Amino acid sequence: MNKKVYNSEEEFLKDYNPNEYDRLSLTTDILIFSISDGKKESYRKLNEKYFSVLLVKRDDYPFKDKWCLPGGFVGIDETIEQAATRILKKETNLSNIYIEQLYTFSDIDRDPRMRVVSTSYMSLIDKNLLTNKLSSNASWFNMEIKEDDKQFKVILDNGEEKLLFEVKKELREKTTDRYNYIVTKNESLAFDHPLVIVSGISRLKNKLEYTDIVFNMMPKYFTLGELQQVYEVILGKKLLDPAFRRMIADKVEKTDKQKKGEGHRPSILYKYKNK
Amino acid sequence: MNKKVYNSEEEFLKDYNPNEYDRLSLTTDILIFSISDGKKESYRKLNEKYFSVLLVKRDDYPFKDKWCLPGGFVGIDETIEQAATRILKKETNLSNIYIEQLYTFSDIDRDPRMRVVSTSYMSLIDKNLLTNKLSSNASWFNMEIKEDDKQFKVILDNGEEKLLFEVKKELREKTTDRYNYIVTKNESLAFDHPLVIVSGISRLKNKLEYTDIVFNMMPKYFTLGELQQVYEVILGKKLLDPAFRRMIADKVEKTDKQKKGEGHRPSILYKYKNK
DNA sequence: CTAATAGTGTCTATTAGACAGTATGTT
DNA sequence: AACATACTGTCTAATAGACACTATTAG
Repeated sequence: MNKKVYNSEEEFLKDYNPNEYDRLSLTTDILIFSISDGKKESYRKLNEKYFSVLLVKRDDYPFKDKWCLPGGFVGIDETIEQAATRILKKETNLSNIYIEQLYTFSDIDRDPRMRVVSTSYMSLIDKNLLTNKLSSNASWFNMEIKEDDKQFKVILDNGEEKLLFEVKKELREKTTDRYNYIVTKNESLAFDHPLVIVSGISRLKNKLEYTDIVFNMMPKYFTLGELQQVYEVILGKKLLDPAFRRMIADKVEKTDKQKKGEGHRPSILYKYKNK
Repeated sequence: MNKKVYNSEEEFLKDYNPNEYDRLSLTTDILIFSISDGKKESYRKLNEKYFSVLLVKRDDYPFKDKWCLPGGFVGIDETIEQAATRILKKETNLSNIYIEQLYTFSDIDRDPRMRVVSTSYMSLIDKNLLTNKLSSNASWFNMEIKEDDKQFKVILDNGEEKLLFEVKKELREKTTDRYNYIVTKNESLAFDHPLVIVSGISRLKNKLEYTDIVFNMMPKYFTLGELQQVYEVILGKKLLDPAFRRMIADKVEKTDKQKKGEGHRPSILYKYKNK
């Protein structure tokens, strides 16, 4: 190899051939999480809340007619986060939304067309901010999540279709809590998107405990009961009222508003406290 | 646009042109962290321990003569983790090492040659396992880290050169723990590698508290004093002995070995407990 | 004996879990 | 009145922080 000698970075760059190395396609997949309200069972009872995710139906190959996360190619002139934000805006017409990088998936055969690496993002939105209708191929799916130390079982339900998938957890090493995720059942989701979904669920569950991240999905005013419901539906377990209220106490601020007319004692509306 | 209609995924794939979309180069940068022993100040005192990182000196443009993390292009036929593992093996001749994906950096101009996206990994090694000499352009740098809620100040020292950089932390949004990191001072490190280093430091500090990750950097046998030193040097603060010992108690196992001849009471050697 | 680290006992303050109770609206 | 949720008081168990003490070695 006869290597040319350069005397400055400018000189080197002028000569540089970008095709010297393999290039590949980079996409981003975005998890859009939110909270949905269920139906009221009786005039007295609370609305059930659901933890839900936005999926779109593919109308092209590959994975034609399967559901997948909104996503797309990362342009040569945008960062991955800009691409994710652009796609989020396209789907929801929302800007200024909480978005966080999750993980970059790079299995060789994750896309049957060619080598595609995908960086996934998680975003959290308050559904009340949605004004436009969803595009015709998009739909919110409520998630029923069963997680133990061996696996995830997730049922996605948009009212018309129920999608089920299972992901096995294999401990990677004894020194940490890291797992290899392996999809063991999946008939309706495209690509490796079950993995993206469970990664997002794990990240969110985790962050609920030590951040204020939940408020990205809450409306401006909410009752502590509603907030607790949101925690419970994401964590997949019931919480004790006094402990929950102690934990949340310094994150919220009482307002002089109330939620009335529910067939039981009215509840004080709170808002997120801006420290 | 005249779109051809396909009747099966096979048919579609046969026809697919992978050059339809922009393609870019993907690299990986790998943080190799370990613990180094300092000199003994007196026959009585303990060895000081240092938290250190492996850097290599660039001998080509761009960033000729600056220090950077070991890294390289991700081949079209390997996952990013495989690429990182390959580079780690090349630098250290070690296999079967703890390695974890950190973050994917994608700023448009992070590489002056062309658009390059880089996925960073963090690995933790026990330096005692190193047998071969380092390659001539590689060097271990002890890190002196000062972190508060506004910034990181890091001094890297390999005994010959001292490199200093500073990274400002800007809270991204009030609802989380997430920061935008901005390099405010850096003369000696290439690319955006100061960002990778502080991301790794943060991740590690965090995981020290709730995982057994530290043992990836420990030798087979160690004293609790040494283990505490390692925690202290990574966390950048002193810990109270009884609290530390309570915290660590069920992660370690006493052996019948001792460390003697140190000018003070001998210390029992422990090993990591395999639950 | 001295310097230095090894290792433990224990008090206290804080936090988390559990349960039971009171409060207040709608029908 | 009955129901359903809102909200609080308090006991107990577990954990974390702090300090002081004892133990043991080489020189």
